[in-house]
Amino acid sequence: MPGSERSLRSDALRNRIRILVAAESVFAAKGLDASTDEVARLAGVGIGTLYRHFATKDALLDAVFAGRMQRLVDRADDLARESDAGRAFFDFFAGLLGESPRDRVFTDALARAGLDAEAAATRPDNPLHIAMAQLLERAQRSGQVRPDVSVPDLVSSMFGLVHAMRHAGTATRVRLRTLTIVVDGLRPPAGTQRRVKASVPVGRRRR
Amino acid sequence: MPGSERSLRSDALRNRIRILVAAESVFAAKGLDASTDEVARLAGVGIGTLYRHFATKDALLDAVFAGRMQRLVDRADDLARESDAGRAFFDFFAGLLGESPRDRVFTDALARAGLDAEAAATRPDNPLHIAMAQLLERAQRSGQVRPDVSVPDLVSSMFGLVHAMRHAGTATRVRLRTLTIVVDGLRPPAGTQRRVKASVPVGRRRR
Amino acid sequence: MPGSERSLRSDALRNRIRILVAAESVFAAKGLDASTDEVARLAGVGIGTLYRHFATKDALLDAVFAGRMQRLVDRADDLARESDAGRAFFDFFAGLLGESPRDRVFTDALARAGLDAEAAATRPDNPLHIAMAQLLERAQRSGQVRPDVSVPDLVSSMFGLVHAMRHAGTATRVRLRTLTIVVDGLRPPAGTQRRVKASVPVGRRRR
Amino acid sequence: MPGSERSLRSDALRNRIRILVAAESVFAAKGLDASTDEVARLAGVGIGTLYRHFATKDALLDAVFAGRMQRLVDRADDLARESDAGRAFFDFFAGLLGESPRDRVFTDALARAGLDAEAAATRPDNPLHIAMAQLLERAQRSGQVRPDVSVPDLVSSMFGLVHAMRHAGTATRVRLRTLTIVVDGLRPPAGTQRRVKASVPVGRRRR
DNA sequence: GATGAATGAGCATTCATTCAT
DNA sequence: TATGAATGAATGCTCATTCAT
Repeated sequence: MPGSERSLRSDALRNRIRILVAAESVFAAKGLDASTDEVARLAGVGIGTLYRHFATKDALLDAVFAGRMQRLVDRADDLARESDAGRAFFDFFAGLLGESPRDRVFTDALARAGLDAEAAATRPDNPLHIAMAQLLERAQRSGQVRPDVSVPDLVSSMFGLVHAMRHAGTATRVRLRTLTIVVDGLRPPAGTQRRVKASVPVGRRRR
Repeated sequence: MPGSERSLRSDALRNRIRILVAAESVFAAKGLDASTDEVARLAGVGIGTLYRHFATKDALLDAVFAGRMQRLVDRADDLARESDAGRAFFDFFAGLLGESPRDRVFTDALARAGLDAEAAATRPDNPLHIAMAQLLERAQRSGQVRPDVSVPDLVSSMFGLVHAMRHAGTATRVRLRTLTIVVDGLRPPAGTQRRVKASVPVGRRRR
Repeated sequence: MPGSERSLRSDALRNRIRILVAAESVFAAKGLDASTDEVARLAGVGIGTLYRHFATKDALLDAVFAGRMQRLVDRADDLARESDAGRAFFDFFAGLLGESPRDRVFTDALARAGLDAEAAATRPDNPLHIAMAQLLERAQRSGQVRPDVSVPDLVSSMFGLVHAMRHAGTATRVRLRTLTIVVDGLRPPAGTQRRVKASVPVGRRRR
Repeated sequence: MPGSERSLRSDALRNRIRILVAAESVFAAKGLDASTDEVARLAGVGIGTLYRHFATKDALLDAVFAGRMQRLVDRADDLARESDAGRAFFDFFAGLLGESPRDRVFTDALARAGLDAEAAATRPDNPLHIAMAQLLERAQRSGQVRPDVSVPDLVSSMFGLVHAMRHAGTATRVRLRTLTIVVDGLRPPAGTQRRVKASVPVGRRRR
């Protein structure tokens, strides 16, 4: 049962969350060079409190990034339960449309989450990699995604796409078409399309 | 006689160029946070001289970016003279493969060169826009590029692609496949492909 | 019944002692700049508890110093019971050889324990002063220590000697010879030596 | 000839000296923990200027220490030219009487100048060591200093003596007697004194 | 009494920019 | 015009001390 001793911790937890929320907002708006002071101010805590929770500005950034990545992984996992493998796969990419209207956190998170191609080779146990691998394999087996792409290619494309979204700003048309280009590029080339599809009984449920 | 005054000017010009070259090198190697002092040191001039030529670090960055963009525009213009419109178009994209293995100047240049989608709408006279428009139109008329993409879409894709290249690092396979995805995504969808191609004799006009 | 109240007190006392022990250890190892947090951690108490017992870091240091001084006074008192007055006196100094191979508490304790020459003049009731006075007087009466030194001179010499020991580090030879220099300097000058010795039967009084 | 270009340097040099003087004064008065800001303020320069001249607080301290040590070495070298070897040697020690009425710079300088006993063994080329070696050897040859002391012993004694001076404060009597104790301790033990003296013809000149 | 989370003044250091020479 | 010394606001981080639980 959460007694009196727990309440201290819940206060601390509340502060920790406020700091993380403030950090995401500040870093998104002003870039990663924004000062820790500003984060603390927005969070409504003293700078000492911020540093009690995160030993270093870098540690704070890592936490922010990790949170952002977790949300992405969660989405991938959710979509992995979708019956239509192709739809799940492309929905994942389409979701990026809404992710980053203007901020830098998401892109920098990807850049620092140990997701670069070299890290992918040495550390294939990254949660996002695993989640994307699942989406990719199923979609490839269903014949809706070209068979020659690997997870690192996907991550690289996603990374680029997210940056493109940032560049496109609020121009919805541009955002949409840029997504379309990548998505179509991921489809099997004409002539090879749907070769395997029939052999994989999917699509039992429609969401 | 133009002697002494001219020589001063040419000295100044030489310094300006040395500063720009040094700046590109330093910012590429160490990111945009590299100090102006370091740029001046590498250029072999005093920091005061740097600030005489560029009132602000930002002004220096803009100049560096502009130079980088100009090279890109030059390449686009060169390719515009190529007879095969599709080949010219895709070569332009393929050229990005080699552009930025590691440096940040190019990506940041694109990000700051007034090329974002909104700027494109209000300032359609950007040299890169014009150059890319030419490449795009010809390639679309030849049927080798899907007709529904506009220049801003292209710029956005290019921006994403360049970032993806940075993310892929030295993993050649990943770099290549990421490029392939975008390039294939720019091709006309199956069934509509090559419809117009025969009817457009390539390489008719010179700019 | 004294039960609950007594147990609180004994708990508090135990904590106080644990803090003092931890403080001596931490400050000796890392210097007086070591943080109070580290002391509390080593003592196994919360930082709040530390501050309940010692209102200020300075107060804690004073307590640590006082404890260290007390041990020195105890040694002096023990030696005062030795029959050979000269031996007792010089043993006291020789004991400093082993006191502080590396730590700073002892030297800083001496520096802050109100033992400087001016304090000695105004507060001659300092326990260490009293203890050393006894050792000195007896040794002087026995003719083994020059008659012109006073307790403040002795304290000053001791202070210097302890610092010299710290400076000498682990070089045993140097430590030993430095001690010898001071000890020989405290002996009566040649020609005056042993003048009074015979007339004073050592070890007459017990304190 | 010192032209206009040199004048810049002389300004800078003046600032450098002002910083050093201020630093010595501030650190002497408040200990080595005094802030660089305070040094800059006293020197009448901006904090940036201080850091232009000394890359680090530690570098500043080293410079202050080095200056202090140089003065000591100079005195030793001057005394080395004195005809009476014993007088020169003991004058050197007596000079310490005036060196450090209250400040910590001198003692800390000695502590950090690589003069500890271990460093002495590995780096016998320290200027102060060399200077003291000269004083010591001559004094020992003249029979006025006990033959069993080495330079490290001397440095250790000096270190202790300087600390003792700091402890003695303004009590002149105590300062004097503490010096006497060390000086007498450095003299040859009774009976061995002056043995070698006659065989060494010194004392030609009186200064 | 005990706890430890919160506080914020203070510190060393950096760097874009100015200005006297 | 070129130089580089000087400037000081800003930053990441520490730590003695307070106070709600």
